Amino acid sequence: MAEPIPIRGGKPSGDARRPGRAPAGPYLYAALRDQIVRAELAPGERLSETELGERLGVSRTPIREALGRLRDDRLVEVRPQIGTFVARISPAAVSDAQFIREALECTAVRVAAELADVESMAQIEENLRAQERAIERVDIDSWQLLDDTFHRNLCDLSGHPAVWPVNERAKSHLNRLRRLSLRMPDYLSTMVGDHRAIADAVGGHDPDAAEVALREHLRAVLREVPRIREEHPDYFEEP
Amino acid sequence: MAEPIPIRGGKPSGDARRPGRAPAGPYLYAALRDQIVRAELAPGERLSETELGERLGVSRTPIREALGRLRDDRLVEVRPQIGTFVARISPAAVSDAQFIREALECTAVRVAAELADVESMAQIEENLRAQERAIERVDIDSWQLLDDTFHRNLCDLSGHPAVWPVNERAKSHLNRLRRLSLRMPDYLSTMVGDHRAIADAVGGHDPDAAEVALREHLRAVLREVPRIREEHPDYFEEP
DNA sequence: GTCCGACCGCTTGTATACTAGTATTTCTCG
DNA sequence: CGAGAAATACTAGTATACAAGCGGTCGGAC
Repeated sequence: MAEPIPIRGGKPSGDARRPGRAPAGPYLYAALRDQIVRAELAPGERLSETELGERLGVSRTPIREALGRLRDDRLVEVRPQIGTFVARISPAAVSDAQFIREALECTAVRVAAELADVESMAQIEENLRAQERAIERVDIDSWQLLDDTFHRNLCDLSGHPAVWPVNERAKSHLNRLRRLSLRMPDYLSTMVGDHRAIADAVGGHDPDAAEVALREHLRAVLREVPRIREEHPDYFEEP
Repeated sequence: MAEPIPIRGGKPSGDARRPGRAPAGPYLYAALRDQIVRAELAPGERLSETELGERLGVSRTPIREALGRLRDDRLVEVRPQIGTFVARISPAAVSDAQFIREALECTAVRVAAELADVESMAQIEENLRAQERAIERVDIDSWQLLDDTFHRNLCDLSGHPAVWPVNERAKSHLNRLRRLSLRMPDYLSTMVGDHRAIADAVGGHDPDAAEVALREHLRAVLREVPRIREEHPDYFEEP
C-alpha cells in the first residue's frame, strides 16, 4: 500500500509535510477511494482501522472519518467488531449508479447545449486536445483525469456546480468499472470520438443531439461488464 | 434543544436506552438534520461540538461523525478552530438542489409510469388516503412524512432504490424551504391534489403526463421563496 | 470423535486528553 | 482616550485509552 501520507499531526515520516497542513480526513478519503477505484484495494478485502492507520502513519481518528465517507459512497462496508470490507461490485448498485448518472448528466448537458458560449467551448476544445495528446503518450492516468474534467465541465456548464459532486459520489461503482475497462485496445480513441460528438452537439446548441450522444457514450462502460466479470469474478457480488 | 439522546455508551440520562443500542452517529445525524430542517437550529447559529455533546449526553466523537455528514450535505459549515455554523439558505444551493431533484425524480417517474403495476398503485393509493386523513387532522408532521413517502415510493418504483437516498441528501436545502412553506392556508390541499394528478398519470402509464405533473409540483416550493425570504431574511445568504 | 464452553485476539464505537489555531478581552503605554 | 500587545477562552483536529462485541481456537467432557 501507499507510504504514510504526510499530514498535520501525524507521526513524522521523513520530514515531508503537506503544504498548508490541511486536515487529514479529506486527503485520506481521496487516497483510499482512488485505491478502491483502481482495485489496489481489492473488492472483498478486509481492512482494519488500526492497520490502515499504521500503514498511513496516522491515528484511527482521521482514518475513521475517511472510512465514514467511503461507507456513505457504498465503497466499503463496516461491520462493527468484525472489520471493514471493500465492497464488491453489485450489479444492482451499478444499475442504480448508471441511472443516476444518466439522469444528472443528460439533464445537465441539455441545459449546457442551450447556454454554451464561445469561452466555454474553447475550454472544452482545449480539454479534447489534451485528451488526444494523452492517448498519443499512452498516458492512461492523465487521460482519465481529463475524461473526468470533460464530464465535469459539461455539468458545470449547466450553471449548477453542485451537480458534479453529487454525480461523482453516486457513480463511484461505475468508476471502478471504467478503470477496469481502460485496458481494451482502441477504447480510449472511441471514448474521445464520443466526446467530440458530444462537444459538437453542445457547441451547435442542439440539446436533443447532445443528450443522445451523451447517453450512448455513458452506456459504453456497461457493455464491458460481462468481460470484466469473466476476468475478475471475485470482484462481483453473487447474483 | 432536545433532551439527551439515549444511545449506547453515552452517559446515562435516566435509564432510557435505545432498543438494540445502535451506534449513535446515524441517530444524531438524523436528529440534528431534522432540527436544521425545522429551523429549530436557526440558519447562521453557531454550534460547538463540545456544547452539542453536553446537551445530547454524548462525547464529541459521535457528534463529529454526525456533523461530518451534515457538512457533506451542506447543511453546516465547519470552520476549524472557530466553530460550526448552521448554513444559511443559499439561493444558488437551492437552485442546484432543485435541478438535481427534478433530474432524478422526473427521470424516475417516467420509468415508474412504464413499470407501475396493480400492487404498486395500491400502495400509492393508500398513501394518498393517509395524506388526506392527516390534513383533516391538521397533522402537519404526519403529512410531511407521508409526503416524503409518496415521493420515495415513486422513485423506488423505477427499480432503482439508490436514487432516493441520493435525492434526499441533495435536496436538504429544499426541505428547509418546504418546512417553512407549510403554514400557508390551503397549501397542503394543493399538494395532495398535485400528488393525485401524478399518481393518476403513473397509473395510466403516461410518462409524459407524469413528468409534466411532477415537474410542476416540484416547482411549487420555489414560488414560496420570496415570501419566506421576506419573513426570515436572516435565514438567507446575502445575494 | 464430537460437541460445548471458555478464553483470546481482533474489531469498531465512544470517551477523554492533547495540540494548534482563532477570536475576543484585557491591560499597558503613549 | 485610543492603539497595540498580551493573555485568555474557545474552537476543531488528532492521538490515545477504554468498553463491548464477534469470531476463532483450544481444551475438556461425554
